[in-house]
Amino acid sequence: MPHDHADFAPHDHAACATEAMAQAEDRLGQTGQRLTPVRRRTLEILLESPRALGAYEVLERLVTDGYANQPPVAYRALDFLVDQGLVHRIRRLNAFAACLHVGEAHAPVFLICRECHMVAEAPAAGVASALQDAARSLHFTVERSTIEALGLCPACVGTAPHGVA
Amino acid sequence: MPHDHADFAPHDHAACATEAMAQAEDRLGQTGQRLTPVRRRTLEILLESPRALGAYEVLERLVTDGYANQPPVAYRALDFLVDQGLVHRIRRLNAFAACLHVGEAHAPVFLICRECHMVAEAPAAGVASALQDAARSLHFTVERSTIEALGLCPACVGTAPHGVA
DNA sequence: AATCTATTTGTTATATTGTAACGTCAGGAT
DNA sequence: ATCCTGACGTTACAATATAACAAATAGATT
Repeated sequence: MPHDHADFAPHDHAACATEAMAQAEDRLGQTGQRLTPVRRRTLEILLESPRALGAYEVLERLVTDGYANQPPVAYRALDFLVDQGLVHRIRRLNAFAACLHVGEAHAPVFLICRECHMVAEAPAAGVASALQDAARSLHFTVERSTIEALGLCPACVGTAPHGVA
Repeated sequence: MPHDHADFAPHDHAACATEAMAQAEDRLGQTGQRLTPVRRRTLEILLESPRALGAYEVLERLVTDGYANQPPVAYRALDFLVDQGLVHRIRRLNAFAACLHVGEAHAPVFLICRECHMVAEAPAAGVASALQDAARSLHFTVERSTIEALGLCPACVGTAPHGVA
């Protein structure tokens, strides 16, 4: 099963998830943060998923692993992972996706297909620096940014009607 | 009362609101869309506000004008105005702000101060084009984008502790 | 090992944000 | 006059997110 956060071309999902998990452990080890079982499982769930998942979707899956069916279970793990830069929150979808570029410069751009709902995490150096420039001209200090584009992925651009949802 | 969508420097609020309203009418006249009383009032409310407002905050104000206290009243007007490009939705805040640059090329950048919660609508040509470039390299067609930065505005950058909320 | 402390988790309850669905009404076209 | 469309009123509910506090646990300290 391919997944699609990195770009719209399928790639080796298992390898990529394994590597992301290893990077996560690395990163947490350095800062002294703990990758507890719920947190680890939450990250796995996101890595396994072909699409971004809502908090309640993550929760459903955690429940099948024996965790309580209570929103804070999912939200706490997700918030932690987001804080650590291991997971991204995709606001347009009220959803979360594992970060596939842990450690790289972080102001990722998300490309969201309105037809098939795939999400790609695109390289964004240029966008981030343009944003910095725009902010600097107003003397604004950027700490975090959310950059999301809604549109059509290569697969859907031919088949979809136009107009935006 | 200054407001702050345009940038962090205060400016003539009333004049700016009046002009924005005139632009809105223009624009709607051209496309045959109707600026009904609720819609007009909703836009006014946002133009009058010094900060972005949540849908339920807009609703509260509409209620004092005699409208029913029902979410769809606000959401319908807001969704309409967003579709017309007269209002922007700020996802990080689950809030809405009147557009102050109606008609200009539209992929506005929002700078959100985490201390004082002011929101500035910044010029964004560079950011938008960088985003287009990034998307094009993945053969993705951008239809709409959300570009938001969280950080500190000039007034708060000196006084605020660091760390992100 | 026992204790202390800070972090994490379990749990209950509730707040906030957003929609579906359906009937009614007003305005313009035929 | 009738029909049609888009807007509005209204009820109900769905989906998303957080507050608050008690219990447990890990790691540090003695």
